[in-house]
Amino acid sequence: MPTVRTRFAPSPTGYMHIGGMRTALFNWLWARHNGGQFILRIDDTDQARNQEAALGPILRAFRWLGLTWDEGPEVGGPHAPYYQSQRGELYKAAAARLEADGRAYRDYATKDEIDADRKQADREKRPYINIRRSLELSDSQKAAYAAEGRTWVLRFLVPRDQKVVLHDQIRGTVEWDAALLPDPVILRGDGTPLYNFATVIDDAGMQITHVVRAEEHLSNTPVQLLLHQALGNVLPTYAHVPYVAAPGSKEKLSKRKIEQYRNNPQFRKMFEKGDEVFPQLGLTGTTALDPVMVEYYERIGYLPAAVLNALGRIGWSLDESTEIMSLATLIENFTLDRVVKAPAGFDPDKLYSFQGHWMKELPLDEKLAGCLPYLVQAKLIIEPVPAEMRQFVEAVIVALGERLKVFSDILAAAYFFRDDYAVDEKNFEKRVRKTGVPAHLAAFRQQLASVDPFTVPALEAALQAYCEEKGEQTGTLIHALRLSTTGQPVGPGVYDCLVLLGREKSLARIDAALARV
RNA sequence: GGCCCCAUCGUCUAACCCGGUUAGGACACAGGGUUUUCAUCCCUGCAAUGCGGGUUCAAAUCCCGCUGGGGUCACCA
Repeated sequence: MPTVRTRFAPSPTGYMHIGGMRTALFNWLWARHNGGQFILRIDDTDQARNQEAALGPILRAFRWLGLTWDEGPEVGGPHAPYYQSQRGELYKAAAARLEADGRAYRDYATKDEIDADRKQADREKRPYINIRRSLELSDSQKAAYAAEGRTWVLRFLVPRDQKVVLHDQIRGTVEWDAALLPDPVILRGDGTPLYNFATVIDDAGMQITHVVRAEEHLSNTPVQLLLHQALGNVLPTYAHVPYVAAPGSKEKLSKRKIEQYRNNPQFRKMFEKGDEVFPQLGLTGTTALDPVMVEYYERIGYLPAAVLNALGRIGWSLDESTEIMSLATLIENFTLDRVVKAPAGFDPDKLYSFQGHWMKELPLDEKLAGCLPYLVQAKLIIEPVPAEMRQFVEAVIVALGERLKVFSDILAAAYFFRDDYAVDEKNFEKRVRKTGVPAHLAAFRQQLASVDPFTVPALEAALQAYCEEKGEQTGTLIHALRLSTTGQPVGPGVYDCLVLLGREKSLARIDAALARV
């Protein structure tokens, strides 16, 4: 058995699609599971755009998730270059070989001609295939075309007398009638290759053993199989995984439909989180992040472990009950035969639940390291962060406990870092501006001034003693205290809040709250 | 429309290959308990084999048809 080699071949689009990431993960997992290699190859046969900028976010996503590539951009490898735009000679040579063998032909047909043929086929309700008029051309006609500078494309001559059979690792045996396949263009008028052709050359040249890709490529497969056959290549094993669908649907998750997704009930919360967080980070306008992009989750403060776990469970399962899986568990157990055939909807709720789990597992120092950049970027603290501030942030994180689901949740505790924090007016009305409450608050405030030490147990004892003496519910004061010192109806334990704020600031905030009653 | 793929709770899935389970788990949702907030945690509940034939003692499971959903039909990838 040769070493397993898989590849992921993104086109530099300027962002990494979450569905594409899942496909990449499956490739990566299969390679790692077998101790093989994972290759990153850039499909930029069509690009005239700024490649560096468009590729950056894609590599960033792989790095963020920790999916290393053995060969590809930046790391090179024995089959370099890994950019299709730099492999032109290889394609031209292969194309020339096909042409010499009579397996490809120069097609002089114009766009209009082909369009007309297509319409005609449509009218006659028969499938369109090329009429191949160029094959009939005499040498003098060809010479005449050449003289007038007429361009041609190179088409693969589909052998129409056979059936193409694919033994797909996931879908089983799929069969096509080659007689129904149009002759694909393999070289454009300018001599550059098309995806379908370049892929075949590269998969063979880079000795890819397993082509694991999304099922939308299934219909490209017969042509690729024929091309491999014509070139005398050893066939790779194919595995077409289902595409990732929009939440709650069977439709392919697509960036073009992003505006529709805002109204998707399962997606809505994810959009809202971004709307809430990104402005605070100064990430607006041109950055245009959305939940189809991997970067969206990174920026909100999701953990790679959570995203990986969620992606690994879309269309794949380990057994009848395992849900929580680390990357190591995924590597150990991943096999293609357990990939589900039906498309699966991306489930933001489930991702959030995985996130809760992995965040809970994260050591405190890593939580701190994850949260600090958010506070800095939101200008709640300044860099370099002094040691005392780091300690303070750490204490806030401890107080937040499992309320901190994603790193950006630290921003909800902004009131620990600034005095002009937002006040929830509705709850202030309900918990503070209420008969009898201001008086109790004022009275307890006096006790607060002398509670010593200013610690959670001491504060709790003081409050309980006060309430017992006055015959008041502790909840009354707890809520009033929380609203007046943090402005929020929810948050860490109120004694934790007071201690974190410190005596001085607590008293000042209570005074301010009393003043605005 | 042609070609191709797919079909179990609202969602992600297990069981299907090698027919016999009270059709299991998780998320979400609902209710209860703990925490005088919220989050966590614990318990309980809700909830599925698209339809029709066939094979068989027995079908989610095998076969056929239908219906439904989806993908793809470029000098895009």
